[in-house]
Amino acid sequence: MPEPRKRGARGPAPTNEANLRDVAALAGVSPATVSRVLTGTAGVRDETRAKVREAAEELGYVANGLAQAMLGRGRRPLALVTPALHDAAFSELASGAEEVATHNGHLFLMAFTHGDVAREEAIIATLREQRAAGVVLVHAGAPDKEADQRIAGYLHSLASVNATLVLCGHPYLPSLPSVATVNVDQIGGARAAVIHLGAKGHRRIAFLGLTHSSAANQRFLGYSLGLRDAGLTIDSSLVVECPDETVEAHLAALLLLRKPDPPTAIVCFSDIVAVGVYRAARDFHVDIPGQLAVVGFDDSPFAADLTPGLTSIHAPFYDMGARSARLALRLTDDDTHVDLPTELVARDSTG
Amino acid sequence: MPEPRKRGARGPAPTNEANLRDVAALAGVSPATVSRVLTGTAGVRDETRAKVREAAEELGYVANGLAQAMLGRGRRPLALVTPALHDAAFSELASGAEEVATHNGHLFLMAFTHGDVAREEAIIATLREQRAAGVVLVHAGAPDKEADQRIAGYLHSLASVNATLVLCGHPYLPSLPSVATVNVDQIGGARAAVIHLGAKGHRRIAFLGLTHSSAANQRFLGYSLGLRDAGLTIDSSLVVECPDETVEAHLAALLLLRKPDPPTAIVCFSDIVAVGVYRAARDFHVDIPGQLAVVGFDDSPFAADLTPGLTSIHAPFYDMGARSARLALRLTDDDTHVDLPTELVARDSTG
DNA sequence: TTGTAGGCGTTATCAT
DNA sequence: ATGATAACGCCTACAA
Repeated sequence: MPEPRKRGARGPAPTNEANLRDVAALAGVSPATVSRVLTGTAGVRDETRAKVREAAEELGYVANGLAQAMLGRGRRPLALVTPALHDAAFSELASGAEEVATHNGHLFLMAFTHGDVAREEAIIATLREQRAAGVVLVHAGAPDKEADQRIAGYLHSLASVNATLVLCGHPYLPSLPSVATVNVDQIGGARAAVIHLGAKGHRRIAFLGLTHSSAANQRFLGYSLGLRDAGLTIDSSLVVECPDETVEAHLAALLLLRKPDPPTAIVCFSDIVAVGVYRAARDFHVDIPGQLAVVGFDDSPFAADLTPGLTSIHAPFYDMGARSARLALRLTDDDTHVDLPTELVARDSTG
Repeated sequence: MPEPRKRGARGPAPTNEANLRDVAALAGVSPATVSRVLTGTAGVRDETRAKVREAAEELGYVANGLAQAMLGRGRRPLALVTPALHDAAFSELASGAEEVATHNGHLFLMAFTHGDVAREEAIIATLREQRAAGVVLVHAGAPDKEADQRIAGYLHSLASVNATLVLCGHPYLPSLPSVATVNVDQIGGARAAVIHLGAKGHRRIAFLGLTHSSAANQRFLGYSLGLRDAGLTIDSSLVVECPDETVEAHLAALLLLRKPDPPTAIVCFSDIVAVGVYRAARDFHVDIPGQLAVVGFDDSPFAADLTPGLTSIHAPFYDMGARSARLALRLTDDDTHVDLPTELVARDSTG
């Protein structure tokens, strides 16, 4: 008579890895005791403890973190969602976030949107399913109604699985006061750049780079305010938009320098853009800073080593990442709307 | 008569999030049916399907990815373990790995060792518990017996939970033929650098930078081979070790240039080191390339924009990350020992 | 100090 | 086409 098919042959196939029960069987104790030994809960007799340890060792037992996570035990991961990593600033930001996550026993997830909204949404959905503890979103899109609504959607959907959303590099969002924001004072930085140039006597100060992303909006606003401070007005012919890439910035800068009445100074969206300006200046044998002053943004590691050294706005990106992570993981009660200071680092490109 | 305490009041507190049963209850069907609708398995009547969808929507139901993962369903994450992110090369590598992971529906985990062995071990242990699908390890330590044993240990422990280990930036490991390795031809790159310099008539060619990491070993070996190719021999006074940081490289380069019989060319471990050499040359008013030729490694984005443009060894780091990820996720049957080509990019720093 | 017995949320099998 | 149910690996309230 064939043995009747084991009654409980349903559900998923069992894995081949050793589990708690296997360890218990080998040690001759109950699974509960093994659990107690491994988690360090309650009192277990030393002798028993040793037996269990030995059995676990022998079987090469590894606790299944997924099962633990499902029980609410185990730490949920922190996720950083960012356009890309093509910039030293993002790397530092990521480093800061990773440090906080790892140091507190969380896994660190990373995902790139490449500026694609659909991708961003897909990522958030996945993170929701995976029950991330928190999401740090470096949102780079244009800050319009639509974007605000999208963010509101993220906030809701993440909240529904008890995950925190932190907006990084984004200014305080009046329409969404409950979203934590961590930013650096990009407005103040760009403003300081213009004031710095104004003090050197420049009156035709251009702005080159992105103008329609969240960061760009702030930097452009700072530029405008700085002009006002310096007693100047915006000349729209001196505001040129280009992507945040050296090659494109180079082309745009050529146009700017070829104008009949070219600027004597350029405030760049980023150091990457500033490098494009350097290239254009070299093409036309325009002397920096003699005929053209240049200010970058981000104070990349290489800024000091360009010729001439690039004046740039330094911002604490590592800190920004770290503080975002702390907020996302609810490790802090600090203000949920952080604005870190930026600082102008004057070098030779502004004389 | 007080209702008897619910029998099954044990275990963890129930969560407040809607689960499959809630959806089933609201839709008036069984949990199994809900599962079928959501996973798209088997046939479900359109009417029922609609009811379920509606109920799920209304409750804001989000599948619990952890529970799915526990059943062997759902995709396990890919992890990149790397010393840090302080270098454009690592960022590219990470981008490549992330792209492959995300594109194939895997989460992308990242963790930094900061060159600390204990941390590396802790990270691997965690990844094991979390049942990562694969681990791409950028191992930066010295390649000695001890390191090989550590890696063997990782391989075993990861294999025990069915996870793949891929060594990235590491040459083929004869003692561990079963570990997949993805590398760029660092030896050939450094060798080409020396040959390039030799062809320009240089005979006193120094090496500056790390010499005891995995990458350094290869680059130094390439340097040695290149000298031989050029009919030269190693002068140990021209081999100076320093960390992979511009500040330290600057100091080390000063020593090198102050020698009574200084080198006429320096092969640097990295572009970061090369920048240190530039600084030292400026300090001493040594002309590059007139009095000193310099070659970097990695071909960082800024290399072309230094003055003079820095000759450097270009390596396909994005590709390296992507291929590592593919191997780690077992998406490919390609050779498990990949060696990608490098290329010398000649600029003004070598005349 | 240790064992017993659910139950976390999901999916697969069997039965209807 | 749908429902009932066991099972994944773990943890903990309760009983002994």
